[in-house]
Amino acid sequence: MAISEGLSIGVLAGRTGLAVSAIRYYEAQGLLKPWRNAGGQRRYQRADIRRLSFIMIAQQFGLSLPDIREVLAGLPNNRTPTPKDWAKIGVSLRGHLDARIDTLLRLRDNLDGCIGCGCLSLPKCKLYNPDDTARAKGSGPRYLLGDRPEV
Amino acid sequence: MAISEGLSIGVLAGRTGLAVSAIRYYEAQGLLKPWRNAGGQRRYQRADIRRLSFIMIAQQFGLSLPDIREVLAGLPNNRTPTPKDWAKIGVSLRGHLDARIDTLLRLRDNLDGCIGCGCLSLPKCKLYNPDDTARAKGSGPRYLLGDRPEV
DNA sequence: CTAATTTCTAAACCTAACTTTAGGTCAAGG
DNA sequence: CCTTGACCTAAAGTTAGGTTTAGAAATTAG
Repeated sequence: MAISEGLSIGVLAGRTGLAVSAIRYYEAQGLLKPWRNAGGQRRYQRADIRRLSFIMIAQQFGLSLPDIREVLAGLPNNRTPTPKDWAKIGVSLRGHLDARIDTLLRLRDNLDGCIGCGCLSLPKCKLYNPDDTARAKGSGPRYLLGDRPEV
Repeated sequence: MAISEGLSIGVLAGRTGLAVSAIRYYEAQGLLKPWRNAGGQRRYQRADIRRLSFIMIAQQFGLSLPDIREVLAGLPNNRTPTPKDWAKIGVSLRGHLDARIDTLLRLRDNLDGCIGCGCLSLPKCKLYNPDDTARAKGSGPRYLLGDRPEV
């Protein structure tokens, strides 16, 4: 298979460690846009290996696939991304990561206060959802209330 | 409703901000064990308010319900937990939290290295899954490989 | 006592991120 | 040419953590 013909999905899966089905799924989510060969099979650029690596890293940082699609939109689509392009969106990832770390650090401080008194009384301890976007979404109304002295 | 008769599920929901359906679900997952009144309705102790608060906090820390069930197993089941009992499992929670924070900090350091070179070559940058249990489970084989120089 | 609330169970539905299956097509090796 | 392995699509299944629905029974308010 000559380079100009691109990589098949199986080869791409082998290079990234992803399942073939996952790669097709990412395409369905708009994260990848392979072209098709004469027989209708997907063909990928080598740059897509890096793209998939990026997706895996971003997922570890807690980004959803739609989030990642947005970040990837920062790449040029008329040419193969350069290391500089990747570095640029790496910075954007760093922002997400910093936010998550801050959240957890704040949570830890509050927990330390709670451990001291053993109360777990949330309004008092201020241990309520400090915009942890990973947890906050999806599950209906969940304002955190705790004990109240009476009843 | 006299105190000795316990709290109904609706009252408990009101106190915690959780949906009635969520409380029933937690019971199905073994996180709560209410008794039943003569008519077959669930009745809860006041200590269950604190138990539910704990569950909500632990979820924000990224623990799964099975994880939380394990942590809660550290509470005495023959008597109402004291503040001291809660403080003890709060410490256990702190351990989980520390681990998650460490993971993210390590990830951030690695990312900084990657931003510098723009490579996203995972084996080289060591940006592979450092046992982030929240992400690691569930989704098939996902060892992270990156670019290889050739092909 | 009656009407309005709650609660009950079981089962279906929901989202995210995939995998699996079924049935068929394409490509490569001998 | 033929067989085997890779690939295709569409649809259904999976897990976590719940919510919604339906129909029936219990409880509460007036």
